Amino acid sequence: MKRTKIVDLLSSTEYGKEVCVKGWVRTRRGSKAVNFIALNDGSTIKNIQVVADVEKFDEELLKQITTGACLSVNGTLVESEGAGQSSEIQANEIEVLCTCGADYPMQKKGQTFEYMRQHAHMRLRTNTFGAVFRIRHNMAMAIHQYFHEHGFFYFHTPIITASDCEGAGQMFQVTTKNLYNLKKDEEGKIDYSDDFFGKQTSLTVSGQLEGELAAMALGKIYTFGPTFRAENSNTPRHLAEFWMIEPEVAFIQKDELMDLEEDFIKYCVRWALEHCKDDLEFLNQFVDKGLIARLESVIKTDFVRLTYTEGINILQEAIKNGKKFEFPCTWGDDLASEHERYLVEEHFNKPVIMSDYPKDIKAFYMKINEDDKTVQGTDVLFPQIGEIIGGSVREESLDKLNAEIERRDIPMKDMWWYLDTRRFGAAPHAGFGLGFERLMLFVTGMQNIRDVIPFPRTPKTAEF
RNA sequence: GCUUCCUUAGCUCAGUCGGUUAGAGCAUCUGACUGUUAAUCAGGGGGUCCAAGGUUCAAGUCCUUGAGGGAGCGCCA
Repeated sequence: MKRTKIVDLLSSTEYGKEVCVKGWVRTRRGSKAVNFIALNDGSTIKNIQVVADVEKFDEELLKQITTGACLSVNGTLVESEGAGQSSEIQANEIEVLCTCGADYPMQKKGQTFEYMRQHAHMRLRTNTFGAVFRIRHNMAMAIHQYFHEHGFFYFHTPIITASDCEGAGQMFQVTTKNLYNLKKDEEGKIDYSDDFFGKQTSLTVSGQLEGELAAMALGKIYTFGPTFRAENSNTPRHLAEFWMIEPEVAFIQKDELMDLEEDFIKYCVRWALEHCKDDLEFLNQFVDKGLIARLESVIKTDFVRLTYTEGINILQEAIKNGKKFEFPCTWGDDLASEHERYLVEEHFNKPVIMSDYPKDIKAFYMKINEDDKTVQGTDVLFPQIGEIIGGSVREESLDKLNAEIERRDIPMKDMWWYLDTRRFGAAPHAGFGLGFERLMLFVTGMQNIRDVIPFPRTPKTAEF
């Protein structure tokens, strides 16, 4: 008999129909006459209850049905006599496809996220991680759908690269060389001429620069792929391998960029509320009691738009009124997370898009304002998460870009192709980068970024 | 990278001021129970107290070093 998914059975009212379900046991409750098996197949967070009359089944078979075991059940879909569910399956045949011993690491209650992280290959079977990864899939779909609907083309930028973008971070090197016997030149520097690519290469830290090339041809593009940072960041918001979304758009200005950032995030959050109701309700109950209310409030409120200078003024006013910060904040300093948190969580209590930062704390490619002091960066700051989006209008003038590269002493010898965009038909353009897992943190209410990616890579950890 | 906290049964934890044989709930095993909802009830088994060294008559408890993990900060997405 063909298997029916549990998500479909639970919405069916074809009582009396013979069905086949396959899945993993969550719990079995026994009594003298009847056993109740909660079965889950991952198609939904909800289980289906399988009812097994004790007289119909061998005792040894029923004993094998422990938490985690894999079953195939043929039975009749019936209206439930119990209170907890409307329908259930009266079992006629039960086959144990694979038993699951008592040393199964996922038990039916009370494990910490730290414990489950060490068993990441099995944590996928829990309610929480099932919910998280169904939502992760849905967010990926929402992202593609949003950009597709709005005329963006999905553009694939390389994973292996010979440029280091904005110096965005430490990079993982890619080589086929024998690391125990490196060929070096007269100055003792490594000679890459006999390496696979004939030059030093690394895993990408951003697809933005290639994305800009594409925007200069296709108009509106986005990237969505893995990104790597070799920084020794030990926090609940950083990964060495994460997924980033980077749209890049020709012919837009700062206000339109901020509109795009806000509209895009709201679309994703709305998608989650519409498509992941059961999973969100579970997370709202067991992980973060304020989750659904927070998601609903984000799609209803207009994000605050303020400049860096206005933000500094608010912070200095707060200090004048007795607010204490660990770090100073005078004009020109980068904001520490305590400052961002004050603005987003205390002063405004809603998402903030901050723009026009001092040029020295931002990347070389950002468009310089007429004051020659600030650049058109537009970062979206979220409660709990901090910076969820980093965006900017790009400097399209070759002269200004070159001046900035020179001023910062940035090595551009492998980046001639990037500068060519400014030589041949340059267009005003803008874009942003969004860390996919940061979006996941916000949408799921999870606290640690290692729990919203299936197999996290962090310093000293590359298990599974 | 800096600061700080944690590590006791398969899991979640308690363990007082350093003092007898290290405890509980869940899981597992045995039994009871006529439909349960993380079922319930009775009973049994289960410990290298993270590792090494030290202080002490006596260390799960105090000290040193190390390993693993969490949180805060920095860097950032």
